[in-house]
Amino acid sequence: MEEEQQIIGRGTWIDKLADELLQREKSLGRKTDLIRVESGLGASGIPHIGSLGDAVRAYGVKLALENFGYKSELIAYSDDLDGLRKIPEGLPESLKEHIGKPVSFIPDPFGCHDSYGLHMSSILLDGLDKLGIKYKFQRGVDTYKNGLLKDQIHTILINSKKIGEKIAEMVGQEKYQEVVPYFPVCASCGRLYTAIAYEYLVDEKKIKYKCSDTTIGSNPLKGCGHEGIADITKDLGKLPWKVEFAARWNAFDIRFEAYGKDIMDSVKVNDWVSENILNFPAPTHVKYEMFLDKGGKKISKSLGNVLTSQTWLRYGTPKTILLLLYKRITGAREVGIDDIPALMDEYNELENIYFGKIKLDNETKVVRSKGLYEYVNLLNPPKVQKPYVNYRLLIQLCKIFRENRIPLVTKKLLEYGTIKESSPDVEEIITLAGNYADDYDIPTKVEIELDDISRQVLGHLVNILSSDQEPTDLQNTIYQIAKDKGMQPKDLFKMLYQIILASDRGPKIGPLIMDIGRKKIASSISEYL
RNA sequence: GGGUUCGUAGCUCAGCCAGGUAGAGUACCGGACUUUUAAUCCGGCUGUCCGGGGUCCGAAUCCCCGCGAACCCGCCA
Repeated sequence: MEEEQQIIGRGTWIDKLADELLQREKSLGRKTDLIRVESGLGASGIPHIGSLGDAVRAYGVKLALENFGYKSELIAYSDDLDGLRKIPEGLPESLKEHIGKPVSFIPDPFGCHDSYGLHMSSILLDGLDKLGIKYKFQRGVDTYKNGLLKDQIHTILINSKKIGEKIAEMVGQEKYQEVVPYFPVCASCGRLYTAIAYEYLVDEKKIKYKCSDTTIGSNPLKGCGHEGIADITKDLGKLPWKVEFAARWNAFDIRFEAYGKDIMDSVKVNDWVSENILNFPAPTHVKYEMFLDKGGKKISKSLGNVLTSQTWLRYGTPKTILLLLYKRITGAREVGIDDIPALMDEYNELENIYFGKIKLDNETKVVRSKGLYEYVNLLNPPKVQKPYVNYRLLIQLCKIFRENRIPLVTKKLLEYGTIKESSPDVEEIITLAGNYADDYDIPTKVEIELDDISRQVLGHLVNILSSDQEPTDLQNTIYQIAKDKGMQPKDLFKMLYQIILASDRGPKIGPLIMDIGRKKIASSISEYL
């Protein structure tokens, strides 16, 4: 092997991918004055954090291309002309009457956007905005309304027989041997999928269809019986996914698109259509695994309890999402809120490497860690390091201090010498860790059995704590009152920790009680008496 | 039926995608401190890197064959 390892760009998989893309474009001899990358975003259900991955990673490739000196642009394409196929869990049953209609023509059940589709894509775009991802938003509805794909649609339709056979051969789906690959929106009832296209009038560029009964998944969907003719250059209707990507790639001159393995077959077919029917070399691809929830099941866009970026950002910074998505692309991954503490601390570690606070003996690792840090900062890393406090430590402190949290936790951090002074950055992390502590480390009131002696001891303690006089040596006092009544101090301490922290263990009890407030503790104890 | 991913310390996992001394947290053991529980600090222990073969000076990492687990596709988009 070579003496020195060849490092491409900033040493991450993103650079390697961008390099491969450039090599390919060169060998194809295509113009590279503007390299467009695309990411798709579904608009049929609530977008989960994995849906951001498609756009975030494509944006990473765009950054890498720019880093290599090329102009690049990310198109975020919303599939909002797709029909609603089933009601996502947790959404109102009233949506049932809209099944089959394009999501852009269904009213927003939440009432805050112009349509169902726009509501869903807005959640995703909002997430991207919060991460600082820049993109050009392109709606499927506008694409078709404006006839941007009309040439590709025409070419695909006149080759529909050949395509239908190829699809059957490649992925075993036989329907396009019978059906023309175009879904008109029924002019009468406004539904896709029921309007079955059966003939393409080549000279007029029109599709003849009949709105008939069909099934979506296992659910039957009634057609209205309308017979119509749709103009592919302006009437509403769309290509099925098996050929639509290819049309888009060609029309928008897309050179890169990542995809999840669930649409692997569609991409395979589209690559073929792109190259062989549209005569447009398919974009460079990268395939990624789906994000799974902690049970190992796919996070489905159409299920309830979706882990959205908005939920994530309650507990973690935007950087943790970027880190999650940029650290690697391979591998099936289970992801959940409980990954946030590790990601918070991992980001800090990268920052320490970047600023030279941590030395690594492996030079390649240093370069790659710095590169990852730069991508997580969207190639615009800060000039100075922000103060940081270990997230897990903060969770512990936030569990103890639930009221008046920020000043009390800050005070403790100053005492520990963890920070030199309070700052908005530290306060932000305290808030995030506090949310985590409140939502995921919920103290359950422990049932404690108290015997007579325990009651006496605790009663005595309540009196001391409620007194206006500040106890001098609380730690010792507690120890003494237990001993006086013949109770094991050990048992008393355990009891107190259970009452205060819902735990068998905890920090030194005297200072802890003083920090939280002795009268507050007194009333907590009283509840058990 | 087709495909993808995963398998590393008792446990949870990182490291693998660009080969170079096998790691972290936790658990456990010991010590310091503590009139006490704990926290904290210091030190220590733990490996068939799923099995087998190949490439290589060198493999947890790359390739092939198995075994086990999970997921995706095989409606539709």
